[in-house]
Formats: sequence, C-alpha cells, structure tokens
Amino acid sequence: MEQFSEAQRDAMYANMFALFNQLYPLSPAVLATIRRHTNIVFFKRRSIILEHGKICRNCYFGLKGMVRAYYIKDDGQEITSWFMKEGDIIISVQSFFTQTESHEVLEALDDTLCISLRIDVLEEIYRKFPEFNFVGRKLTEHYYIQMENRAFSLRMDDARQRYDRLVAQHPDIITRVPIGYIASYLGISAETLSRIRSGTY
Amino acid sequence: MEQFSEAQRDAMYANMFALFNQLYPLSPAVLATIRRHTNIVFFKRRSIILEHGKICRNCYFGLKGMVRAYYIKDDGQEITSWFMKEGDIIISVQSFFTQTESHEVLEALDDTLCISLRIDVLEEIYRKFPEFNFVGRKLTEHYYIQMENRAFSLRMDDARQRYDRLVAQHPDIITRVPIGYIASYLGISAETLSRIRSGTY
DNA sequence: CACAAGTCTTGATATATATCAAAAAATTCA
DNA sequence: TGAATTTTTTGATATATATCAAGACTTGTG
Repeated sequence: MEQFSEAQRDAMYANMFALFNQLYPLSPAVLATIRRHTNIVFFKRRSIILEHGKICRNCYFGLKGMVRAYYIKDDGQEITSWFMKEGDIIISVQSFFTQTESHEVLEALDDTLCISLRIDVLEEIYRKFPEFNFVGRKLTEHYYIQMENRAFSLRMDDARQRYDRLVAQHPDIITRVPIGYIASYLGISAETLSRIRSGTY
Repeated sequence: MEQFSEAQRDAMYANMFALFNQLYPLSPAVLATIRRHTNIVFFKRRSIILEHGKICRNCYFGLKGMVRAYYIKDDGQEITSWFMKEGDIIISVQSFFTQTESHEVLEALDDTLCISLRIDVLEEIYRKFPEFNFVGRKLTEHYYIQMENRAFSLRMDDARQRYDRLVAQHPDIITRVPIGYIASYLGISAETLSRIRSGTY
C-alpha cells in the first residue's frame, strides 16, 4: 500500500475528529488514544471489506471511495442495503453491534481509504472515557434516523417516488453507483429502474 | 388517573432498571435520580400520546399496553411504522432524537401505562452520569438493528413472507393489533393481508 | 340487548412492477 | 485499440398486489 506523510494523516484524522467534536467536545487525551490505536487502511476497487458470515470486528471511517452493503438471497440474488462514503461510519450494523456473524457483505465500489478502529479498542475507549459514549450514541441515533426514513419510503412510496427521494437526498449515489445496485437497494428490478429513468413510467 | 402504592411503583421501576442494569450496571445514585425525576403516566385506549407536528419531549418506558406509531400520507392514509409494548422504549425516533416536529403520531391501542422521562431530565442524566450514555447507546443500537431488519424484509420479501416473518418474530403483535394496522405496517392493503391469512395466496 | 359503527372478508377487475429475452451501450483488460 | 465482458435499455408478457364494491362479522355503547 501507499505510505502517508504525517501531514497527510493529520488531514485524514482532522476529518474524523471534526465530526466527533461537533457531537461532543473531546479531550486531547481521547483523541490521542484514538489516533494511537487506529490505522489507515486501503481497499482496492471491487474488493470485499467484510465477508458474509464473518464477524465485523472493525469500524471504519470513510475517507475516500464508495462502499456498498448487501445481502444475498437464497436464490443468490444480491440485495443492496445501503451505500457508505467519505465521512460515513462503515460497518455491518447487525454484526458490529452484536459481534455475531454478518448477514451482510461490505464491498468497496471504488479504491477506498478508511480509518480502521478495532471493536476491542473502541470498547476500551468507551470504558476509559465514558464521555465518548456520547459520541457513539449520537452517531447511532443519526444512522438510526436515516434507516427509519428508508424503511418508511419503502412502505409509503411507489418505485418512482423512492427513486426521486433518493435522487433528492443522495444525488451523489446516483452518479457514483451502477444502476443495478441502486435498483436492488430501491427494491425494484434493474429494468424497472431503467424505465423510470428514461421516463417510460 | 389511579394512584399507585409504593410497592406497585417499585415493581414498575424494577422492570425498567433490570433492563438498564443488564446493559450496564448502574450506581444507586443514577437509579435514584431517574426514579426521582420520572413519573408513571396513563393513556386511555385510543388516545394520542404524541400528535403529528408536536415535538416528542418525553421518552416512555412501556409497562402495560400496546402503542402504535404511524405516519399520515398526503392522501390521508395512515401508514403504521411500528408497534411498541411492555418493556419497550416508546418514542417518535426522529422527533425525540432531533427535537424537531414529529412526522409520526403515537397512539395507545390499549389502556397503556408508562414511565415518562423528560428529554431535559434525560440529558441532565447523560451529563451528570456519563456512564448512562452506555445504556442509551446500547438501547439505540438494539432498536437500530430491529429497524434494519424491517427495512430489509420490505426489500427482500414478498407480502406473504413479510407476514410470516412478523408472525415468527412478533406473534403477540398479530393477536393484539387490528389487522388493518398490521397491513399498513407490512406495506400491503388490508384486503391482501386478509387473503394471505385465509390461505388464498 | 340491540343497533350503530367499525372491521374483516370475498369477488371482480385494474395496475404497477417482475420476468424473460434480446439488442444496444458501456466498460474492462489483454 | 479492439475483443470480451458486463451493464443498461427496450419490448412482450406474466404476476403480485391494489382498488373498488358489497356483504359478513365484531365491537362498543346508549
């Protein structure tokens, strides 16, 4: 992999720390501990970050690149559950939070750069710096609300409305992700999404 | 409403504290603070716990009774988002976590009894007892995973499979909730659910 | 207890979206 | 670059589920 200068690393961590500090102003001691016990990892385009059935033992902070999470149906069909990118926390929610075998696969859609934090290190940080639970709670709340919105759209909106909502809320996903993955995320076939986009529907 | 003896209250709180302690062993000081700054509230069957457009300023712990959360579509149709009952935390997720006007309505389906905790009190507890963020984080994670499972079922399963999954995972909801509400939660019409249940599909 | 109001079922038909198949376009890589 | 592969589009047909309408149940209430 590439090596990074200290200045480059500083910039990467500044990114993540800005997010944390905005939720709860953290002491230099916590930030130094985080920096000391995490590292920068690189995933090649198309590579698997987390395999199906493995336990998600790392939490990633996205620095560059798009990642998708997907399930595999019994018939082999892949169902995309979500997309994560720069500034996002990247995990298999179920697996990371419960430390059980993941139902999801995490796959890098681009060459992807992340800060990687091991669960045991994170738990140690939660223990040693209880105020960091504030950050963990706020981030969980944030992603929970996003998930709720998506579940809601699936019940309330038809295919075209779900697509329009995604375009409105996440225009970058539309441009950066192959249409087939977007279709399975929206719960529709690739053909239907193609027709929606072409104005047939 | 009714008055409760100290012994009855003890039993109610024991319920909630057991949940908390199981996530993180809390000091008597926190528990005493919680008990002192919360109260038991009663909602009559069919009454509205939280109106649409109001800010959800209380977090409830369910002691008795079923509650449903629903949205109202532009055309007036009610779409049930979830059911909460004894042992559950009852809030409008979006409204409580962001302290913005609720998109959801919370409605008591039964005569319902809850422990009520004001958001400002909760925030004070988070500040004064940072370890309580651990509990808040764990609970948020738990409900987040549940929400993920539901969003997933909506994308992956057809109507019959979604119903079967609900029966398998929450048999009590089927027996305690009118079928029309269950249908809108599953994202299908009441007629279709009726046919699924009768074995037509 | 009976009637009103709401809820659930059943049937007929309509519609959104899936599926299958093949061509067209885009992307990858040797 | 150009052939091979993958992705996307388009067309024809099939299907799951919605909608509309009417009747049968339930339930709550005076």
